[in-house]
Amino acid sequence: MDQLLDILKKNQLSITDGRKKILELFLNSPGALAHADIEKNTDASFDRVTVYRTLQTFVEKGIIHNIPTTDNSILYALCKDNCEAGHHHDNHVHFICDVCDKTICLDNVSIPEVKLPKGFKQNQIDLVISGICNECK
Amino acid sequence: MDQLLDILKKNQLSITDGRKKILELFLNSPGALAHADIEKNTDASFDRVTVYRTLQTFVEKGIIHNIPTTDNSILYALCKDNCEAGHHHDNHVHFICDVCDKTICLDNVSIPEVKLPKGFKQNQIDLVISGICNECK
DNA sequence: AAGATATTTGCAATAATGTTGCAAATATTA
DNA sequence: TAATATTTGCAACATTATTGCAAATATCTT
Repeated sequence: MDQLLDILKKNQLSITDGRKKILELFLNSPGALAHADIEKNTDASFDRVTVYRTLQTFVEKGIIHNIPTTDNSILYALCKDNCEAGHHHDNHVHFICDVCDKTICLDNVSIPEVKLPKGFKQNQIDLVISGICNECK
Repeated sequence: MDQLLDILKKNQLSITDGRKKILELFLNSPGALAHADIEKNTDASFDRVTVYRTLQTFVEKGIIHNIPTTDNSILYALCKDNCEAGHHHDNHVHFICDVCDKTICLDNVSIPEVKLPKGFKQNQIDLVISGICNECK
């Protein structure tokens, strides 16, 4: 609970019920969350628009980051430590389980360096692996 | 043109104008295409629904695969050679240019192996890098 | 080559998802 | 506690995706 307020204060965000509740969800979730998950887990006690705006704010502040997906959904997950506002540098692998459909941040697995052909300049890198997670097998 | 019909026949698909046109787009494109790109490049001569269904069919047959993105778009790209129906194993890096917004398959850049924590089993792997491409810089 | 059969397409309706402006409600500041 | 700034929820709208069904088109059979 302390951690919650800490994060919000550090990022100069007003403390509101919505932000507290949504951030709490992320802190308690082992994997990534979609907009729909959040609406479900808050019993629709917040307006859709509020959820959208909260997520957007969190991304801008570097509290959460979004994860690439192959369908048209957007997944968000908590940033570990060193993301500053506007500057994400998550460097870990994301894992999507084909069975339970959860997305997990493998914080300990870092993305290897890749040599690009000349002329290409790298900015962001995302590595997504799908398969079977440690709980489903 | 031959190649076109070949691909469709090999996959036991009826030869229709829509499928020919859309497949042709992929064959002539250096990178990936979004649904919107396809509608634009066909002058809306096909119904949105037809485009959706054609893309879906192509994915199912292993003719194209989709590429993970961090926004809520779906990108499709041609599978090289060895994708069978229902079994994609593209192993190359995808590059999205922040300037021209094009997605390019870097067929020559392969994805390095990644060691997953125990209990995790890898199926598909996707590496997406964004930055500036060789034409924009 | 022409009819019979199977597949695909386009339309219409519907659902799901995301965005914007603005007034009311809530949080922060002094 | 009042003044100010921020956030929320509503309503309306925009975009994107899905489904059923009849008409159109492709394939198969003879």
